Amino acid sequence: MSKDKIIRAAIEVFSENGYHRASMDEIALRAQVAKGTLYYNFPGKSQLFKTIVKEGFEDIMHRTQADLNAPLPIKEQILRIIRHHLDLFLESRHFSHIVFNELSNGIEQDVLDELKQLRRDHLHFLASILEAGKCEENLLRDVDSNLAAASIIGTMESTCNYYLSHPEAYSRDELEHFVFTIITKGLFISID
Amino acid sequence: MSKDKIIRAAIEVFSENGYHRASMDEIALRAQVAKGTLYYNFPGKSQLFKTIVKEGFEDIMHRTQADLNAPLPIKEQILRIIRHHLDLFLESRHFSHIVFNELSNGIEQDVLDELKQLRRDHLHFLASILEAGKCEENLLRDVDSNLAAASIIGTMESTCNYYLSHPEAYSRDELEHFVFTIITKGLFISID
DNA sequence: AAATTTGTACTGACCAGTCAGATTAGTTTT
DNA sequence: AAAACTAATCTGACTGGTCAGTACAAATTT
Repeated sequence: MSKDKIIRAAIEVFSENGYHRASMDEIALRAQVAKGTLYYNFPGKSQLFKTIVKEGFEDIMHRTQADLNAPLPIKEQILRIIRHHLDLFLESRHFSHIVFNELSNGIEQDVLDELKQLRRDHLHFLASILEAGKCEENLLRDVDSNLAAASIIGTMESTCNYYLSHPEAYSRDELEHFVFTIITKGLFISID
Repeated sequence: MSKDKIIRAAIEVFSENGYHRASMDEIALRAQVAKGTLYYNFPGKSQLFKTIVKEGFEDIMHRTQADLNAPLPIKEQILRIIRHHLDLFLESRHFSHIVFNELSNGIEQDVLDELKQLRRDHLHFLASILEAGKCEENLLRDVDSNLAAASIIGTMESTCNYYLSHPEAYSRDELEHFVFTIITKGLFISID
């Protein structure tokens, strides 16, 4: 079965080039498979892309979920969410940029809608963890959990980009610590 | 001079389509100008794109700077930074997505480098405001200002996207208030 | 008269998607 | 066990379309 080879190659090529610049020829070449095989296994470029994004989201959600099964204080839960997501962002920067950001124009509307839904699902996954924590402990500020989740994702993405273009400036642990601090405690010193 | 017409049209077309899907023919059409005029005024597509991104950054930086000239408490400064940037993100979502995110592959390396530099400059602009605030008031946590600036940008982008796809859920003021709260105070209730 | 703009037509490159035929693997017949 | 058959899988040359960039003679603007 060539499907796996194709997916592996497609992840590479989409990650390196983004959706539009990734060509089916390049993916076929990289997968050591004829172009026709791509179209035998997937109806088209955008469906192939969707498959990959879907797997990306499922992977990060499963990895995170698996680590949160035991009952943990919300503080520790947030730390682990950050840790797992930083893993993804740092290990495969381009891939995760695509997964989280690239809802590229020029994809058929129905596939685009599915991609948007996947993003929403992931956001709600994080939001529901926060929401649960809000009920069980009196530690979380009463803000909208979806916005809070969006803000966590945005912070991670943006700081990872900076981190990756200044590799000498910080360690991975410092980055993790920074993200945790800024997300949980904010910029201001607590003594108001 | 057709330059202005071209730039206005190019902003529209790039914003609607992103870099790759924006075509020079479409830009010419929209600017009511012959294609040749595009190439008379700009050496090529990527230089035109660069010009626009540059103006976008300059615009937001000038608008923000102008509003911070009077000496203001850092709290107010951060609020205004957020306000101006939300203006940009909300008024021209796609344009700002391009300006802040699209460092598209498939642009000549030298132009790409210039774009990256523009992003860095903008980040340092925000970071230096935070840095100055850190010295003058004892209100800001001692974290790296560049990471802090990156985190502000990331939070704004991510929450704006969510906001824009759920237009009924919040008002613009609520969004602004949320971003300010999350950035300055974080998720946790201050009483540790 | 110099700079700018127009319009049209053209080139060369790239690329998503197609398709008729080749190959492989699995099954049935002899 | 070999031969014949079948369906799934794979191949790669080819098609049609798009688009950046060019050419240039004529018109318009400054």
